Amino acid sequence: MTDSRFTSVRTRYAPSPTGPQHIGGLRSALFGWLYARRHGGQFILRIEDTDQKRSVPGSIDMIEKAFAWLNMDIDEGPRQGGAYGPYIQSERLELYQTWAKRLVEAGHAYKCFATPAELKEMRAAGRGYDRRYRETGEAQAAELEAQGKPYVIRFKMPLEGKTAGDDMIRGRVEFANAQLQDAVLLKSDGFPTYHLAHIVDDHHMRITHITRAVEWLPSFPLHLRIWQALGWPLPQFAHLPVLLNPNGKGKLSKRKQQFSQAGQSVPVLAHEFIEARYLPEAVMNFLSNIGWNFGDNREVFSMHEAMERFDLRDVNPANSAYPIAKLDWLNGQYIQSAGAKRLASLLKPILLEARYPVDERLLLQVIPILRARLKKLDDVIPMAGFFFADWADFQAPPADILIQRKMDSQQTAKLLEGAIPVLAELEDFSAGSQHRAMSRFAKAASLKNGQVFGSLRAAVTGQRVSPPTFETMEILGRDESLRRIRLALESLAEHATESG
RNA sequence: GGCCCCUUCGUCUAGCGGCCUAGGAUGCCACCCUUUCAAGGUGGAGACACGGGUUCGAGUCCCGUAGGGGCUACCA
Repeated sequence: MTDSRFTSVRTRYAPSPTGPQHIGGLRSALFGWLYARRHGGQFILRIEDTDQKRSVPGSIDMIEKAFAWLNMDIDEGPRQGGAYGPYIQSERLELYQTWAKRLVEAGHAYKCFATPAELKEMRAAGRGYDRRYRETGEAQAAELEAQGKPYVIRFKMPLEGKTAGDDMIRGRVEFANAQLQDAVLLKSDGFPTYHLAHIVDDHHMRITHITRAVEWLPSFPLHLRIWQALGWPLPQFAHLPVLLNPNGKGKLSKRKQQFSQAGQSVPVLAHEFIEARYLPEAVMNFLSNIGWNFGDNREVFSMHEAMERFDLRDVNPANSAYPIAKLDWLNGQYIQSAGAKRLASLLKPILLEARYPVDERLLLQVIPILRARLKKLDDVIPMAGFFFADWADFQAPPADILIQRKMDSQQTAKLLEGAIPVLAELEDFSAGSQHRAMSRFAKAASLKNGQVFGSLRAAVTGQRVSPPTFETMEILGRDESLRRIRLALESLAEHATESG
């Protein structure tokens, strides 16, 4: 067992730069990151771009942007450098070639000259590669090489017996060697495969705990044998469960837009979370609750708190359906507990983008009555956009918004007309004062509070749903509130003419 | 097909042989609060996949079955 007092824990996230950063990868990264932080160790980002065909330009930027947004700090990586770089595999080709060569010299690997056509044939025949070059002598191999025949380097997997390894999450796992193939270590283009590259790098980068998705479990024995052949001390392994689609069917995919909740598509890519304006700390909290739990029946916690108790050994081995509905709830929790200033700075760009000029003092006034009503920051527009639009442009809502339950246009007009002088003569225009006055007014007019308050709400906000009416009027001020009520009266009059 | 991993409320999870007539969260429903919508409060419906063992005792250990996921590339 690794003792953090003596050995610095070093974990890494090693994605392939194949496009936008996926939330599943971020969750795997999160677990490695938390573990490193828990033990005061280092977290490394390494780019595994050994498949040139699949490399997508700009991927590294997207990955780094996602980490920065989530506030997952990276100790060593392509951008921050470090003592064990370079951190991009395509820049370390010589290293892999050296070790592949040594493996061949030591008899643990061999050159294989099988052509793609031959391989295809073997695969079609049922079995995989039949190890036809495993016993080819050095002399013959040299001859083929001299003829310019392309070759790969394959690992000599033991033909019989078993290979067992320990996984921090699932315990001991055992595999029959005969089941494994002689995997390719070095491709004919001189690039290594994942199997060779990650081991060479994890060793040279002093990685102590390899955290990776469960899909690597079947090749775990192969890797164990390669480590052994190289003669390097084994790190610990944790094969992490993966995220499944929300319906539990299949691995969470990038573009399954059919999985939507309440008509909205489910965010899967890092930039989608950013664009949807989720709070990064909510996303981190959300991710850490899948496959791991804080304990004490607590669902809401900071990463700082999580760092104090995270352990890879506590990770649930089962895959999880992507519980995206919980994210909205968590996001709402974080919005509610966010400081007014922070919320203001978060909301401001959203309002500006929607072309509402932002008066910061007004925004700060609105936040207390708005905060609990936001699940997502974007909700500010439909809920409270009217506060920030130019008041001079305010349009009275149509009659059907103004008229409350069990009322008609005439009664509504009468109600609003009657309310105007009461509000106008109020000594104190505070919400409380308005509330008391309007309650008395409703009673005197034999109306329900809801009918009076609702009509006023619609008149003043133009909406059926809004922050509390009187608080809203207090912020708008008496003059503006009364002006809007009069505008509503005009709208009602037009309605009466049209239908009369 | 072969091999590997997994299996508690719809979903995320607690549970590491007796504390479980299975706890929390989310979602859903109801009620309370209430001027709308939220938030908040209270309550409700809702799970140990199945079958065998082991044990005085099993959600917890073992085996099998079923279901799910993955691997089986000169992709990672």
